[in-house]
Amino acid sequence: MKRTDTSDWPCTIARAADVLGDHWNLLIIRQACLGTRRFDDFQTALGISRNILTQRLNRIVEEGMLTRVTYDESRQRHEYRLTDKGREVYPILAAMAAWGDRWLTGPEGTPLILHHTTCDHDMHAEVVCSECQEPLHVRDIRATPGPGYPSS
Amino acid sequence: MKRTDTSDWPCTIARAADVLGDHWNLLIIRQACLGTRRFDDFQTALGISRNILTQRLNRIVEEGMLTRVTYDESRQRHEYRLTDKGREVYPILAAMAAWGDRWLTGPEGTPLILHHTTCDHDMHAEVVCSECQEPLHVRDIRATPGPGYPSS
DNA sequence: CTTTGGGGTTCTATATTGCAACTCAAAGTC
DNA sequence: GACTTTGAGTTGCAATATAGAACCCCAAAG
Repeated sequence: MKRTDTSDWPCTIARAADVLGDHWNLLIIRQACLGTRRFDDFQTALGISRNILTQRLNRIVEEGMLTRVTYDESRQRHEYRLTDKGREVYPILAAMAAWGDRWLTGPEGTPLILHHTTCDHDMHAEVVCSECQEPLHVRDIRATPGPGYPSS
Repeated sequence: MKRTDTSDWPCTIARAADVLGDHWNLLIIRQACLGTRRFDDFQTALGISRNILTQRLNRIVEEGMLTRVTYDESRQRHEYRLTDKGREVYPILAAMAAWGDRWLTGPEGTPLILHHTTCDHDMHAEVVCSECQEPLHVRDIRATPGPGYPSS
């Protein structure tokens, strides 16, 4: 059966999950953030099969997170570049990496160290409140219907 | 074909994506964050079919993000409660919600407003550097192999 | 003694994956 | 000029996953 489409639910998490709730999509965007741009490079880096990669790239391009840029007119070669929308997925990935480091790594430690060039420190991502800058916890949040909540 | 298992890749994003890169898992955890605890409540809130819900709950319990707590000995009734590991997924969801609000909502605006009770403001999540507290951008990050990177 | 609620399992028909092998065109190589 | 590479996909299956219903078990309530 077709996987349920949650892209129009009155919940931004559900909508985001519709695109990002697919491990290949996440990994393709991660890879793009690391600088990968070509079909074959994605394929070898991720070990994904080519037909699935084609599907996913098309979906991600459709969603406007990557753009196809032709770099060789005559042979119709193109590369995939992150758009702003795609680039802004990075914080989510960074938050996932921080969570993964905390809960999914053994005693051997992180496989990847992230270095923030602007402040020149090794770091991890932290998710904070936009207003008071304090780290977020579930119990401090109340969700209420906003303007975009369906009236029906 | 079986979906590729990325839980042992030398990349925390891939590992996290293995569990979180599934829209049902994400939505179940979101729902748990909103206070849902029982099978039927998850089922009606999400409209997920019961067999899939069973599978997913088992997986999430196995992963240690929810625990099964018996609340009625005699009838073997139990509820699903978030563990710390599960609770800490919330920041990721909040980051996804912030991204979704920015890129996936039309002119009607957010369906859900988040209110931070500790500072009493409506807010959205922001992902910042743990060291300098500045918002994160892909281009400011360098990733280098850490202690847990396989030597081979 | 039938109903209701909670929490699942089983059955079945589609969909989605993944792998491998094939295509097609230009470019390099002998 | 024939042969191999490279890039970027398609196509054809077989193995799984998904969704939706229908079904099951058990205890308490009416």
